[in-house]
Amino acid sequence: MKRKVTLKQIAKELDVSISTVSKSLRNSMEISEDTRQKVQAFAKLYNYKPNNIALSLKNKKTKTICIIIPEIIHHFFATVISGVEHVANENGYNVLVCLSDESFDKEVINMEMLANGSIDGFIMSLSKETQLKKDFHHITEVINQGMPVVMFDRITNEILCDKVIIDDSLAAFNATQYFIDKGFKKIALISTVDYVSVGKLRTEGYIKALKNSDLKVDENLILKIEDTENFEDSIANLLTNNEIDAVFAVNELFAVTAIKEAHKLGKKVPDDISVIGFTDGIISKYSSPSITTVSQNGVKMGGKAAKMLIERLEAEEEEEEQYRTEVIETELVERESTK
Amino acid sequence: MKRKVTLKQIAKELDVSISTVSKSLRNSMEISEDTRQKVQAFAKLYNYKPNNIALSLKNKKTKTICIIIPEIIHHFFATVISGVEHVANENGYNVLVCLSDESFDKEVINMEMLANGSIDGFIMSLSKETQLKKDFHHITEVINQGMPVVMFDRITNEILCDKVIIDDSLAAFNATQYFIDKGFKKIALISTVDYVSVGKLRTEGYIKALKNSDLKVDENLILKIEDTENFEDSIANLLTNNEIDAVFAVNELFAVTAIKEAHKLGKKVPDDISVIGFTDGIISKYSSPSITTVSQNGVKMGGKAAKMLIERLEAEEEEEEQYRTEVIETELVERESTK
DNA sequence: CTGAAAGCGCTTACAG
DNA sequence: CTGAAAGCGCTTACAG
Repeated sequence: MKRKVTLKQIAKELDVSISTVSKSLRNSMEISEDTRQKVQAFAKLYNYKPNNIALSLKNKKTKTICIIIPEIIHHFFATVISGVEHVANENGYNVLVCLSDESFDKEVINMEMLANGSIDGFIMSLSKETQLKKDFHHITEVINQGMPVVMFDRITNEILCDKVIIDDSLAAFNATQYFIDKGFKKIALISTVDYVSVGKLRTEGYIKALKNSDLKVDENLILKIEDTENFEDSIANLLTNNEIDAVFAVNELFAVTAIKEAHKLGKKVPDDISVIGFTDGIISKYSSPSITTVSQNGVKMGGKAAKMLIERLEAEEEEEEQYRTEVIETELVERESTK
Repeated sequence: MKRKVTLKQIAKELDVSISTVSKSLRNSMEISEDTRQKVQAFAKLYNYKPNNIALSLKNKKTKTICIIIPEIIHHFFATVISGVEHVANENGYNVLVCLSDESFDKEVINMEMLANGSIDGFIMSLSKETQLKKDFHHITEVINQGMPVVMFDRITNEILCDKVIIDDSLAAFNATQYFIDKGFKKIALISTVDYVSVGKLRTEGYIKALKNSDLKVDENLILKIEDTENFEDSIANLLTNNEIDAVFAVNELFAVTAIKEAHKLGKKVPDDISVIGFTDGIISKYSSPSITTVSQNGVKMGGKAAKMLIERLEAEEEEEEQYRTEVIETELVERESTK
């Protein structure tokens, strides 16, 4: 086992100073052609690579960014990571992935642990618990220390920073309008509880569309799901107890479950009930019938977030404090679950 | 904006030496109760946190491990990351995620870039291209430098290191046997090309099961898919040109596509054709009919891999060179696509 | 053209 | 009980 070779060792072997080796390897004009050649050849032979940690300490930057997400198993978040990765790599950055597991504490611990020099900046989507508590001190603190943060998807207006979002309300409005245009009157909504920012916004869009067309907003047709497990029964109830033409669900899981429950009740999708979901993931694509959905391009969101973060990192120190919010367009992908 | 406070600054403020501050914060008995109290109070007030990079340089370890995977969008790999994350976090490690995108070059670049002090060890699953080229020099090199590597899922026997796998051949054997026990004779296989290690092993298990029951191995019933796009037609052909009772697919995507194509051809699953997939992911669970599948617990595999890596990192330096290969059990999860 | 020195932020063996 | 010094691996302004 040959340990990593350092400048010091090379210097010793070649009987020159460490400075000379360092400068030679960086091709400094200060050093004679001759010495440079010699040092470079030797370094190559021993496969010298500078120690990243030493460089980080010296330069006060690590070329590493961290993305904190609630869950990696959600297809959407996986696509975001993918987008972040690619843009980061193109720019010579590495990506540290942290999972908050929807827990406030884990989010705080992760941020505090990494804010001490380990990384250059954060990209994050808030955990449910954080959104519920509305406690964002950990984020403010990091920003105050001069470390840039870019939020995406699950954001808060209480923090000033760069953000990447979709227009959740508008997307929901459009999906609902799509149903209205088809002549449906009994349009149900399956959403999350209101403290989840995107759930709330999507609910607003749905209501706005109904009102806009002078349709009655029937509270019985609005289901807000708290628990991510065992929500099948709630959905079955919704479908059983109401005459429903169409269902708009704020995520894939709710959409596919609505279809399954409808089938169990002997209702056909899309013949008896049309269904639109949210997030164009793997489920929407491969379920039978495949699901019409609001596509939310995670790769693009992640890429954009990474780009914004890196731009800020590489901007001339403390330039303007102009924070931007980028809105990624969504579109309705029509598949088999609507007609 | 208040910048991070350092030992130096605290020392200056309190008019003591840096050593005294450092020792006080580490609660060294060398320092008087009095001074310790004072320093600790001050540090707390200014929210001092030691700089991780400086510690890494000093300690020659970063408490960061890297996982290199071909693709994050595959549900299986996302679950592995999740498993790695949790075990790593419990042990105070962070996780850097790198994507090879199935490319040999990206795999090499990532490893070389990180092997210089940035991380303490690797967990990896080979890219397709690496498996095809059979060039593992980048991995050997890293191991020779004394950096531990744990391989999982897509591994190679040409590298000596810790490994976490499932018994792909046995799992495929069992799945095939399940069909045989039901009395099916015309059992098709949808696999990947042979250079993908797990595809090959699963194919072997399938063949073994057939031979074991004196069933003819019909090459026409074995489809090996190279391209991950546009394989629908190949599957449709397979189903059209042969009388098939059952299909064993080596991944979810092939399984769900087989079902879709069967339906298009007017064949019902499971009434006309039974289907078993591989990897118990989101597709298998939510497709209609839901898919009977060989479950391959990614969370467990990732957790195990992380555990092995961390144990090696924390073992008394160069202990025994005893490499272990852990086999994670699989099971057949019965759902609606078989009868 | 080459090298000694200082410094990034920390720890720790050693002196006093 | 406190502090100066050396060191982790590197870079760079400065001297010679």
